[in-house]
Amino acid sequence: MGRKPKPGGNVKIARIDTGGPFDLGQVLDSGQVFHWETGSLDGQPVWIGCLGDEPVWLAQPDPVTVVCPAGEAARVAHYLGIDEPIARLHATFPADDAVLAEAVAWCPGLRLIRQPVWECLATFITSSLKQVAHIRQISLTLRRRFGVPHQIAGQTVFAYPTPAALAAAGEAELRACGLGYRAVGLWRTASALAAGDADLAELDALDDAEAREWLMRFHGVGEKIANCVLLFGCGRHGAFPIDVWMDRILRERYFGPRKRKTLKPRELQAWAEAHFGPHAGYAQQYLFHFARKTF
DNA sequence: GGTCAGGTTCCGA
DNA sequence: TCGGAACCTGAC
Repeated sequence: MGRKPKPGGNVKIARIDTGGPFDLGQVLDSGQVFHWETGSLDGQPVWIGCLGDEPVWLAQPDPVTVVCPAGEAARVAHYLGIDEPIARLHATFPADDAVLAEAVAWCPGLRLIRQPVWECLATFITSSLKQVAHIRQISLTLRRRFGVPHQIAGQTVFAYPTPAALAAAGEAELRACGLGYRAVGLWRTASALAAGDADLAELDALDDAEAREWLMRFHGVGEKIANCVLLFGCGRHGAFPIDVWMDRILRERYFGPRKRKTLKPRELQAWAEAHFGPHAGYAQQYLFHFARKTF
């Protein structure tokens, strides 16, 4: 399948021109996905994980190149948002916003990942009131116990478990993976999808507000998690998740001492969506990453 | 050992 | 409609 080993046993690779600043390590560690692991291939450091159900390795040999297994370039570029018209997105940001400009300049190689909707929904259900390290641990545990194993670069990686697999596991089994009270939401959501009571494809026909409401029917999915799914899983750039980090940086950097104390969450949400524009979610990612790494 | 973490739900006013 | 408590668990 076009993956002929070269003399010496080297794997055939594809090179992707990122067309501008790109930072693979930051993209994979910016709180969007939680399962990529480091490894090595032919002595070179690589990231190893799954794009949906397919195992891949990724590496960045220089600032404007990403390499991956031959034949995977298109899928990888799509997943990593490399094919996004990034300059055009930036052009929609508010021109006089020095805070956002600072955040973009701090990490210009950041991108929004396009991840599978189910994987995104399930992962963020397990993220509530958890630190990133723990979300990661839960995600890997679920994959190892209920996901399909794949071999890549001499390591075993696991696809995210299907709704049917998690439904069959039962709530008690999920709880045993360290999920705590989040097990209820994950299990009920997986069960509903596995039974056909709901279908994530229904999201396609809905506008942003309707899609948000649709997602919030699931137990354990509130406004913040619904917005994460819309942004990271559905590519809806208008969605603007406000978590504690975003709440912190928005209040501190955009409002005076009095206003920042009295502003209600709903008002902050509405202000952010209007202020940052049609690609507010993209702006959110720069600000979030900036806040998390520098506060 | 206490506190806190990328939220949501439930309950009472 | 709104504020506050409760919720599992692991890391510092």
